[in-house]
Amino acid sequence: MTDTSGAVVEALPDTGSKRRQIRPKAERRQQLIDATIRCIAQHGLSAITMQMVTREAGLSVGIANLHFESKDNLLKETLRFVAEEYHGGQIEIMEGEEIPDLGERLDALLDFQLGRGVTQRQKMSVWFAYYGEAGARPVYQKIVSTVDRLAAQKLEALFTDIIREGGYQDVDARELATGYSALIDGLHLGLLVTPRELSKRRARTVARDFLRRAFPRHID
Amino acid sequence: MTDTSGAVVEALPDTGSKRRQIRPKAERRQQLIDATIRCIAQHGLSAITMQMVTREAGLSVGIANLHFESKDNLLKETLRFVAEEYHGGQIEIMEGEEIPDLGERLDALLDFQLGRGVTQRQKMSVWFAYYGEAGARPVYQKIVSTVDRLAAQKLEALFTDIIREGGYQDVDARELATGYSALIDGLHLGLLVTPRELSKRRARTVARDFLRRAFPRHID
DNA sequence: ACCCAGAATGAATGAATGTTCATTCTTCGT
DNA sequence: ACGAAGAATGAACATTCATTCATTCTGGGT
Repeated sequence: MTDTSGAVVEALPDTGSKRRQIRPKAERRQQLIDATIRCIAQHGLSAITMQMVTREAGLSVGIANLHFESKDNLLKETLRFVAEEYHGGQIEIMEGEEIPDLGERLDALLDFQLGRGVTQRQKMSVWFAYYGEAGARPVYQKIVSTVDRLAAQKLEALFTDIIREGGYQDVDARELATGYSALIDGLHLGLLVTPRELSKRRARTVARDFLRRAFPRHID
Repeated sequence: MTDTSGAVVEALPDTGSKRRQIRPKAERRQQLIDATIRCIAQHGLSAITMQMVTREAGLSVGIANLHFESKDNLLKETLRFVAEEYHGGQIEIMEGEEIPDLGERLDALLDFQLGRGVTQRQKMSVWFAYYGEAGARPVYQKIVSTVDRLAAQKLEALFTDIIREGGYQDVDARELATGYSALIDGLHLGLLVTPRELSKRRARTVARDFLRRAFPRHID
């Protein structure tokens, strides 16, 4: 506990160090948002406290109200961050010209949506924690639908391109996009709530088969 | 406020009446569970209080701890009720011999899953409120997966029958059942979080098209 | 008509939580 | 070296909530 040496302090972001550090506002905000994400994933949205979050961030209780004006606001900003990160990642892949082949682009999207490790599970927890409250809190609905609408448009555009390229008949891009998005959301739920019944591997297969049934000449 | 007449009191289940009524334990339990559902739908799981629930039920605060031993337990029992009601309804349709035609049975299932009115929206809210906490609370996971597993098996069995009857090739019942369940969950989420973007009508169309792509000779 | 088992009540209690702010401490420009 | 701007701290405060339990009330059985 004693800090006898002048050794590197605060080298690791979270380990408890004694020395008080002054950092720019933006950095502290992110630090608190990250801590909030970890806390929600571990304890749930309804059990979260400011003490919990600030301790997780390795900071004092007062700082949360310094950078965010209230707990409510911290939670709101955390949702905004997660939503933008998730949907932003998708959009980047969908409109990215780095992958010219449309079938490969679809695969990259799927990788992003169902891939990753433990981190992804944390994000999923947060995601659904807010979804659960969304029915009662219009603010959450608004934050999610804003980014959601844009991602849905991009997905529809990608599907339209694929339909044109493949000459698929009897397939409506908008409707298929709705279905695909819902399927991914549902698979995330399954991975979160019943991980025993649904492996990440199987979730990928299910999603891939959905796409293959619609775009057989682009997948597999 | 004054109860001057000896008029019918407690005729309506919820309207505020003065007179104290003694009712069997089972009835009070259900009354409290129903009130909990309405409260969660309206205020969210993290904002719920015992005062809120008991007032909604038209009872005193002490009674919740009389019939359920704690708030935690009331919430647990409420989840169990919703889960059993939802999955039980599905199972009844799936294994019901009242509808001999398998295609029609699928349609009935779809009606149950995406039909109904305001009540259904209330149940959805509750459903996802718990899902949101499930990542952090193994108890919730356990309650859901117990009933979920049975429903999944029944769905797989129904799909197996349909595949046999229709002679469909290249379709795996288990995988398709996973996909369909996830799709329905995802559509529920969409209806809850972004009702503006996804109408109930469109959700039905999307789900129906998923089934039609797999079982063209049974749907439409 | 009366009684009592136990259902129902709600004021009281203690624990927990969000927020504040007087004070302390860092850092950076001069 | 120094001073000021403002970042960080955490004890204190007011509030809110779950839970308890002494008391009241009800209805069925006798």
